[in-house]
Amino acid sequence: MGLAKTEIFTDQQNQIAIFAKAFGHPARVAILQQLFKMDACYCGDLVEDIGLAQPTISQHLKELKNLRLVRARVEGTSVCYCIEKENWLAMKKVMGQFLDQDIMDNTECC
Amino acid sequence: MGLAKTEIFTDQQNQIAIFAKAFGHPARVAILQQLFKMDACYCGDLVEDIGLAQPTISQHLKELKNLRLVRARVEGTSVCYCIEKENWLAMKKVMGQFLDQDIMDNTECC
DNA sequence: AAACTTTATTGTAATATTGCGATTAAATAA
DNA sequence: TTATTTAATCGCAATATTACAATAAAGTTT
Repeated sequence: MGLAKTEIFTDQQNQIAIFAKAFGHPARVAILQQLFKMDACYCGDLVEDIGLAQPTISQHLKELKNLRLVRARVEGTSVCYCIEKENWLAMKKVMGQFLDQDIMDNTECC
Repeated sequence: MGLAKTEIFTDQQNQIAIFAKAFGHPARVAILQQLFKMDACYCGDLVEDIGLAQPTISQHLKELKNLRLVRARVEGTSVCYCIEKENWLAMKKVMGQFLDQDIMDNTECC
């Protein structure tokens, strides 16, 4: 149905999936990398750097903003975007619990 | 178009997005957690534990298998699934380079 | 005010994803 | 051989995602 049955999963599992989904498109990966790399993080710069249309970049930025991975500051007619670092760290904690399962694990099944 | 323009991104960016997309559904998160936790990793057990229909679980397993995060071993009429640990580690390296950008970063933009 | 700049929003087309019933495939048991 | 068991595949319906042209919104410049 195109609709995930989130109600049968734990909050943690849904959290992980929500963050992972945000990174599941190369444009959003590129935006975040650019925001980490540069301090010239105007929307227009991102449009130029990445090479997708302005509405497309705006849409991707909106998703990242909704997840609070990114913050926007209006500056005249421009908008300056940057990483919201506290939430980036919180996200890393959640993802780390998932990705580092192997450290806890010592079973040998197949 | 529902189709990502992968050709304008780097291989690394696309790799990150491909792995992240695999974790972008709570069922796949749950499957991987279960495989780490248990050694009873038969497909039927996963169907019971997770509570989605058998074809749905099979489909999610297929995606994880295609990414080589999971391996299948046929055992009679059953199929035993488990984490493919070398590739899990390789995935972690790729994702780590992305998630740990903040460590390298010291800009203060907004 | 009028023109301009920059970004967000709207609307839409194309494609992808999710979920599952029905069926098939393949091995085992009777 | 004929059930039976287990999992994969097919086909479909519902929903989500991606991309962008057109437009709106909001500030700036002239």
